[in-house]
This record gives sequence, C-alpha cells and structure tokens, in this order.
Amino acid sequence: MEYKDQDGLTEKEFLAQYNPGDYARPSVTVDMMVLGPKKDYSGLKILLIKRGGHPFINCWALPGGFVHEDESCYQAAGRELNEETGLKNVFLEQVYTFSKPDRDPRTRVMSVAYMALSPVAPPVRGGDDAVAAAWFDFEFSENMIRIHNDDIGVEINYQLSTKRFKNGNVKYANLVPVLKSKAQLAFDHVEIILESMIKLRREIEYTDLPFSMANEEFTLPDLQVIYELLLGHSLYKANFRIMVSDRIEATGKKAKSVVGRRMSELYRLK
Amino acid sequence: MEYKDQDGLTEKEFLAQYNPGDYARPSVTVDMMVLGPKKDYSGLKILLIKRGGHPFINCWALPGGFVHEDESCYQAAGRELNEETGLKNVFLEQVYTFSKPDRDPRTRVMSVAYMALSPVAPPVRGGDDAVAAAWFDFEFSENMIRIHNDDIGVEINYQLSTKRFKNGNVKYANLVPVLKSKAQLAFDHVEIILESMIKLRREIEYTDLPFSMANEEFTLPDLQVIYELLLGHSLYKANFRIMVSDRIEATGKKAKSVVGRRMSELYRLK
DNA sequence: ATAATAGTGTCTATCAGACATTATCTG
DNA sequence: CAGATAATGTCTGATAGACACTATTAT
Repeated sequence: MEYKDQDGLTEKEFLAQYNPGDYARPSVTVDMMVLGPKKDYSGLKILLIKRGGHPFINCWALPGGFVHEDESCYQAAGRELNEETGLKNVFLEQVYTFSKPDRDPRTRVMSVAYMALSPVAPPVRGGDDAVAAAWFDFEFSENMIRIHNDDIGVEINYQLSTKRFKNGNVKYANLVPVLKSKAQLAFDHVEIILESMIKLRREIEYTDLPFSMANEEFTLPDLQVIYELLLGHSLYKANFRIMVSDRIEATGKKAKSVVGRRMSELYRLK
Repeated sequence: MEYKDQDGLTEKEFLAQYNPGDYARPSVTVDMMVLGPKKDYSGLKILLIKRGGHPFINCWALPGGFVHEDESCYQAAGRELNEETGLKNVFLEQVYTFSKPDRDPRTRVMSVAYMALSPVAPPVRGGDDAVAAAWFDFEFSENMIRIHNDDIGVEINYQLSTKRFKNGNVKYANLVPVLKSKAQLAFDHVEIILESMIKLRREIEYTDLPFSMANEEFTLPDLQVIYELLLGHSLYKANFRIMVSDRIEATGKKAKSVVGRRMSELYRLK
C-alpha cells in the first residue's frame, strides 16, 4: 500500500527531496551526575569538571558534552563517562531534559540529564590541565547540598527551601536551591543534581539501584551503608536484611572486615 | 572578579564573538499523551492526530510539534495542547526524551515526551481536514494497548511482552510493544504512551495526579472511578475513602447522581 | 575472656485488603 | 417500603519500625 501525499510523492520520493529547512535547531548536550562511594564507604563522591573557557570560566561543572549525530543521548552519556573516567557498564539513567531558552548564555542549548552510579571513584585527570576533573565530597540532606574538596580548597553550598506550586489541579512541594557559598556550580547544574537525587531516592524504593554502587560480591554491612548513604538516613540492621533477603544469594565466601572482629559473608545479587 | 580566558577575552567579549559553529544540531519536538475521561466515566480517551504528509502518511500520531526558539519544552507542550484542544492549565508533565538517531526517517529529530491529563475531552477538529484530530477509546492493560474509534472505524492494537535487561548491576523487567493490528501509530509513539502510562501509574502512589482528571468539585464515587481507570484495577470503596480522606474537604453541596437514588456529596481538593 | 562487629529473633503499631452493615434517596 | 446507590464499620494478615539478643572472630 503505497500512499502518495498532496504533491503526488511516495514516501521514498518525499524523503529523497526532504530538506530540514530553517527551523531554529538547539544544540543538545548530555550532563551527568556521577556518584561513587569513598573507599571506606564513609560518604559519597561526585565527579566535577573545571571549566577552562567562558561562560562560567573556572567554575566547576557536571561532566557532559554534545550529542553526536549518529548516537542516542544514552550512548553519548556512556561515551562521555567512559572518556572521563574509564568506567563502563555502570548504572546510567536518564533523569530530565532541561530546556529553558536562556539556560546557556552562548546559544540555545538543551541538556538531557543523566545519573550514573559507580562502585568505585576511579582516578581522573588532575588539577593542572585546562580541563581538570576531580571527585568532590558530596552531602545531600533535606535542606542542603554540600560539595567540597579539601585537597584543592573548594567548597560549594546550596541551601534547599521548599516551594509549593501547582500543575493542573495537582499540588506539589518542590525544593529550590539557593547559593550559600562563594563558589558555585556552572549553568543550572545544581538543578540537575537536585532532580537526580530526588529521582534516585524514589527509585530505591522499587528497584535494585543501590546494588550498582556495590561490588560484584559484597557484604551486607557494606550494602547497608550504601543504602544509608543514598537514602540519607540510617536503617535498622535486621529490617534491612529482611528487605534485601529475597534479592541476594550467598557466595559461600567470607570477607575480612576492615576493622571489626567477626568476618562478614559475601553475597551477590540474584 | 572578571576572569579572562586563554584568548584574553572577558565573558562579555567572548559571548559577543561566539559562533555556535557547525556542530550537527538535531530538531527537537514535543509529543504528548493527552488523556481525558469519557463523559460517563466509563473509560479513558486519548487524543490523536492524523498525519497528512510523509512519513507515516495517513497514520495516527500523538499531538506535538517543534519547540520554538524562545520557549522551553514545557511551554511548547502547553502551546501545542492549547492550539489543538483549547485546554489550558491542565496537568502537564515531562516523561522522557527519545533520541535514537533513526527514530524519524527525515532527519535527526529528538522528541521530549509529555503527558497531559484533562478533566474533559473537548471537541477537536473533525475528520475532514488535512490534519484531523480525534479522541480514541484507550485501554491499557498488563499485556495490551488498545486504541480505537468506532465512529471512523480505526483500531490499533499492541501486545505487551515482558523483557528483562540490565543497567549496571541493576536488573529491570520492561514492557515491549508488538503491533497486532493493521493500523499502527506513527514513529515511536507507542513507546511514548508506554513510558507515560508506567510513570503515571507510579506517580499515582505518591501524588494527587488523578485529581487533575476530576472537576473542581467532585463526588467520591466519581473520583474513585478515575483512580480505577488510571490504575487499571478496581478498589474497595471504604479503603479508597480512607486513602483520600486527608486530601479532600467537603463543600457542603450535594450532586445528583446520574442513575442512582442516594445523592453523593461534593468535595474539593484541599 | 574481652571487645568489637556480624547476624538473628521477636514485639508492636500501622495499614492495605477484604467484606459487612447502615444510611439516604426516588418512585 | 422496595430498589438502588452512598457512606461507614470492622476484621485480618502483612509489614515497617524498633529493640534485644546470640554468634563469631582477633588479641
């Protein structure tokens, strides 16, 4: 069944003569919130890139880059992440697309935001290059986003206040970040972190997401700490174990605990 | 503090000479799943547009259009929805951004998908125009998407099968649509419907989303039916009322029930 | 044995699910 | 009052939260 359009063209003929025309097209980038645990699981780290050019020159920004012509946004995010950290096959999920016309002062740039969770925070390009990358300590609480790196003496703080708004008949309570430090994140990248963390915490309820920050084989004390870091509050050990019990299987092996006396058992995700 | 870049330019100077360059930029559209209730609340309706040109000529598609240079995607979606239906101030939420390079045979087109919920399904442009719009009966079950309009004799069916996949360490079960009817939806619009419905049902758990399909003042039997339509399963009356009790307030008025005897009371969202 | 962490047992308040009953309206 | 729908009452099993206890290891 070969339909012709009002010009008498078949689909093949139409596509052959098609011209995308002069619609104003935006640039599209991907930007990523990349989280990894500290080595001793005492906190979370977030990966940032120091901007070497205008705008937001010398500001720290989320890693990201332009989406190439022959790749999807997911592929672009995976490629950028790999270029920056060498990481592959980590959890990577689309969060939200940011599209306010003035979000980039250069030209119209939309950003498709992703979040990535890694079991490790591998070394990245040092602080001397034009495009330096570094892992920052990351704290996210009900009323605060704190990002700091004591080695290079950078501290970035945003206070979170609750704001109510309406969408149709539905009422929401949303968090709004307010800069509280001298240093700031580039562009609207705080918003990306905010949206990502909200989505992340919600998805922990019904997915195996925290497992993506654990090693292939993990101890339950470690897994619990990861849950606690991501959720932002502590859990009862017994309840936690019941909660994850049907998703894990014992390996039979034991891990030497770092400081404790009794050795904990190793598990893997079913 | 006025930083200069490696060319010795201030930010102002840099922006004045900035040239977006020859990065390949995609076209960006918004596409919407617009749902409204049937007048008697016996089911859901979905708004579709008949395509008048290639590609997918004569196929039915989700309403949408190009994002203009001076508007956000949210604004573009609101504008398109208003142009198509006259609706304003309805629930409208971003769902997902679809970006596979070959999803549109013409050229690179990314689509930022939205979902909209309306308390009514207002009349739309009839079936004679080049770009006809129509409301279709919409059924979404665990293993089926059925979209049909008996007036114009169109039936579109997709079977849903479960497929497992992995993201980092996290395992997911996802639904994959398979066309089962002669007619089909244009582009990847089934995927948009699928993602939207999954997100919608999830968000019902922790938002007031179904209220956006009810009128300003509503009866609890009606609100319960809306919940049941969106969730796809029936609820116990007593339990439902307990669940919504702290989010509603009585107006003091009563509504004449359509077929019943006892009049039900009118409520509004707190 | 002691100290420190790993792992298990169990009580309780809450709540979703299920079903039963009472209330109100029309003819 | 009969029939139909609106609204409320109440039982039960599952479960999240909380706390207490036992087990295993190194020194």
